[in-house]
Amino acid sequence: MAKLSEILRERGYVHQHSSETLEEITDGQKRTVYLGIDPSADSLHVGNLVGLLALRHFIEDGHKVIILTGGGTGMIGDPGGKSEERNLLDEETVARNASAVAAQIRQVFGGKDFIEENNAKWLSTLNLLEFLRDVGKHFTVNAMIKKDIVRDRLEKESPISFTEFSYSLLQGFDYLHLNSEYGCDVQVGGSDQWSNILAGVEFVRRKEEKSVYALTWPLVVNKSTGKKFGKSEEGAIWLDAKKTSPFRMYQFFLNVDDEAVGELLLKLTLLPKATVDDVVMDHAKNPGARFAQRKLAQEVTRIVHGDDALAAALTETDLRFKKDLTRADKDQIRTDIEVGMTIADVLVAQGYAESKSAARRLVEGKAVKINGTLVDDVDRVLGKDDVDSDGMIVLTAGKSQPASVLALK
RNA sequence: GCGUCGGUGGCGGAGUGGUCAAUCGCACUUGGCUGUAAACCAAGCGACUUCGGUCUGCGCAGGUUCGAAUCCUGCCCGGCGCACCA
Repeated sequence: MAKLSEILRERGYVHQHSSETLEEITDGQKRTVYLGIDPSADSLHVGNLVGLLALRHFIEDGHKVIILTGGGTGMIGDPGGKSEERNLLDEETVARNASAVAAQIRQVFGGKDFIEENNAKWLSTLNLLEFLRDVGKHFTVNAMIKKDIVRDRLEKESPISFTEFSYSLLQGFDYLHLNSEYGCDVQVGGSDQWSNILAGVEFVRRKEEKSVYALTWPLVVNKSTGKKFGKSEEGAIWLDAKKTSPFRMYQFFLNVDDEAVGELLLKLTLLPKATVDDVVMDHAKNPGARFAQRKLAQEVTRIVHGDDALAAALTETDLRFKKDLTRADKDQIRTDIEVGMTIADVLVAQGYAESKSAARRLVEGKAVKINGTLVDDVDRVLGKDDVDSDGMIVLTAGKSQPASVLALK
């Protein structure tokens, strides 16, 4: 079996590590690795998958993994990447989010065992004086204000509260706690977490005189827009099927550009490197077939939602973009609508437009078709005359949006 | 506490009494080209509308005015300087 260091490197999971060599962390003794997850939402999004899949390789190599939900720190907020002070979350929300997120991680880890922790457990009972004495003493403000994320805020004269400023101390304290409790000796994260993680490493070393490690992966960035991966036109692609349907997730990956698809296959799927290479080569022969994107979309949807949901997403993709739907096809995906709705109403009801004004714009932009014929009047009421020979109305609004099949009640 | 500068749409950032639903850039949506790509070109981008308009909007609340994002008062929030305290 390939060494973990090789796997991580060839898949692009390695950005920085605190040890001289990556091998020191990955290939020697079995480690206990921790990843902190921010519970600010009740679901992870596809951007979180990079780290989770990297960790899955650790698990499969025999290392232990701790997922630390930032129940305590989540109530505070990390200043990283945010130009504004964050809203604080209440305890109940954090707890609810944490349990939803843990369930998603279990799924992505494919049933492999890991330790779940929540730093609210030890942070919420922390005594201020003890904290200042035992933790605060080991951090210098001199070093803290040099951190990019802090310096930016200072330079832009954008406020940063003491609370946010203290974030890395708490993260360091977490590391110390997990080290003594579980012997945790590696902390991983996205490259934006590097300085926080490193602060923890140094803290544990000073405090306990123990060597612990830091390892980060590169953030996945959309090369054409320079934006963090995982955001789409309508916001994040969530792992929660209720927030983002498996169908939509599948569509999202199907639409990934050629530039990015190879990288994503390595980082977001478990396909062996050799297989990915083959897929990318096949794809290059005929990029129009979107072979690599199909593979990517399938693999990711399967990892997150399972085989059944993937099959359903494939069926739905097939039907909702198909040119000539059969009667049976239409029956499968049809939605019944009330008689008397205008086209604008239906566009809003089916989620193509957020408001009637938006629906109007779609129609004015020549985006809306009924049974393949361009619609020119939003206010028209849909009626018997719009029905095709199967008694259905096939509605499309924008070519990258799936079609809807409507039946009058 | 005193002084001073500032708070505008998802973000950045103009505007400083009427022509402002608010220049511009980014993001986003749609159309064209294509491969359900990218790049590029074009249009759109508060809501409602009988398509004439109407309503809501520039930190919050009042006021002045025929008319306010723009002026005044109070409040809230933030930056900077000074003072105070340690």
